[in-house]
Amino acid sequence: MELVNETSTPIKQTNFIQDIIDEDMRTNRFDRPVHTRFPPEPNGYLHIGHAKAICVNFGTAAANGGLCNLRFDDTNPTKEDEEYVEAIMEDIRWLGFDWEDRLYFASDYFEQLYQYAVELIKRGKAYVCDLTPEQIKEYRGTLTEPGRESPYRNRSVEENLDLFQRMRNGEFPDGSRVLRARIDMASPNMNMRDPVLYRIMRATHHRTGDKWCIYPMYDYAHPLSDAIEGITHSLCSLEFEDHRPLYNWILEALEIPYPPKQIEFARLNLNYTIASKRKLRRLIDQGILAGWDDPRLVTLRGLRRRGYTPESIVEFCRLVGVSKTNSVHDLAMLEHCVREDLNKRAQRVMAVLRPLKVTIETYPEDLVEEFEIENNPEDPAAGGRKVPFSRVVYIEQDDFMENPPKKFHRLAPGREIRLKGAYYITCREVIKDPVTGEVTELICTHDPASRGGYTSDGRRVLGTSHWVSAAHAIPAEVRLYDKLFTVPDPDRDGDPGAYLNPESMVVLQNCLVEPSLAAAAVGDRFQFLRQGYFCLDPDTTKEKLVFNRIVSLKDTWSKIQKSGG
RNA sequence: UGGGGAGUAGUGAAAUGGCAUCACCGCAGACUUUGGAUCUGCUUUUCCAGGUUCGAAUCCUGGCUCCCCAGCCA
Repeated sequence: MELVNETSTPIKQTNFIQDIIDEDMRTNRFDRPVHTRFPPEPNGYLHIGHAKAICVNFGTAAANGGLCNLRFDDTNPTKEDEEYVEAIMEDIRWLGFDWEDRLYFASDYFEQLYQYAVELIKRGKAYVCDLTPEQIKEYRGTLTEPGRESPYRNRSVEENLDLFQRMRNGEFPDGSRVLRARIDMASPNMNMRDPVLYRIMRATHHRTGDKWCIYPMYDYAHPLSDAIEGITHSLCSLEFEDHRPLYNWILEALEIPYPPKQIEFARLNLNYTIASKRKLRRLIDQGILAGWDDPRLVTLRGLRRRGYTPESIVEFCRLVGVSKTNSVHDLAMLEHCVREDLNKRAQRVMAVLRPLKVTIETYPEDLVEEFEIENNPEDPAAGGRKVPFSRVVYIEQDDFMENPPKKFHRLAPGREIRLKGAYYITCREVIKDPVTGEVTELICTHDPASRGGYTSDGRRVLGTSHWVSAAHAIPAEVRLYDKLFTVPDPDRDGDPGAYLNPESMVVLQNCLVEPSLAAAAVGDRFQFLRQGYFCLDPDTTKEKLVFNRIVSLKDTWSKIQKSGG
């Protein structure tokens, strides 16, 4: 019998889009099942905001037994590139979505789109306009004043047909003429003031090469691309709300049967981040960011390299919901999602980020014991592993305090704590650098009766520390990532560079990790006990492991410290 | 000041005339061989003013605030 994977079972979410779909299905608005599309322009890398759009489009289709296409909206060759096509497909697959054989390009429809435009002209609904870009702008009017009609608005069908054909033939220079819809220059909706449908632009298209010198505009190509693919619900973001009358006008003017319906929802915004490609590119160019896959970025590539699981991102998108409210979500919610996911799945290991030497003087010099430690207390099936222990170990510098405050639960002079899975140790002597006064080593004793980390006398210890055996530990570099910006709205005055967090990446070179990590592969994720979740970075070499901190564990102690406790 | 949208807890999301609910965040406690996880509890919400109604987040009227639109970008 086949197991049903709950997470892969589409669950119908109640949101306003689903309500509309339910109503459309009830009234037989369409002659076909629900069909959506995700329509990226191949002009950049996908980010967390796109992930929401992907989840909404693929998710809505799946929840209704329908299909979702991947369509590249490539109608502007000056801004688009094949490089992004591949990258975008890779990112969508990584998120876990599958468009099967339904990969489309708006550019595949250029000929059909052209023929539709000819039809529009024949119906008197489009005309060739010779106004310059500046004049078009002038004639368009303003938000409060109506526009004026172009002097070319009433050309004959024959003349328009001839001119449009010659635009296609390349008889006119770039920008000299456009094809415009003949709608209403006095419309209060600027989009309806005879919008441009086609422009002359000699640019090599990444797919059609130099075949065309006229290219359709988004407002014209999109509704028709939807219609050609049989899309029922064309889901897009809020700023296209006042384009909807134009979307519908195009479909009506061409009498498209069962026309697709555009529905707008709020895009995903995250605090402490920026989405502006231009501003991010500047930070990359300045060398502040390592590239589009910098682990501090919320690009899908950045999140992937950081170590985020695709499942946690999809879950995040599910949790934020779908509505029409302009909103900014908490980064903490995203972090919650990846913690929740990794808590269930990530193997636990011990890693000491800032090592402090501990010599256990009562422990035999040449003895090495191996302790079996559980891999994941959340998942007994994950089993355990052997971790070697010896006379000299390293613990975290933060796990020792010479003069501990009341609530400090770890090692201090004279105190006994547990080394996870090994022994209780008691601090007998503190060795300091005679010059700096810095604590360089602790001399401890151990209780042989506490083997494995507990005693039969029921005695309690204050706390448990993680450790690595000096003789067995592997050196590693650990990159501690944090928020890229120090304020929730880094673009508040247009220059996010002014709010960079100087601690967004702290590189620790002298970390020591337990020997089992020698077998780790790039991309593997672990919980470093008591510290957080970490992912092996591609910068790893034979000589050196490099880990990225995905997210810290929730840390009650640091809160106590901050609050002055 | 034209048009299109949106206002529910700190952040988001439900409630479709009938007890304002959920998640995250925050706070407190229990438990803990991770100061993790888990469990328990708590604080904080319907933009405003009228009206309809036995009853309004929801319907009506008026106002306020915020977002988007004047690319041959998408």
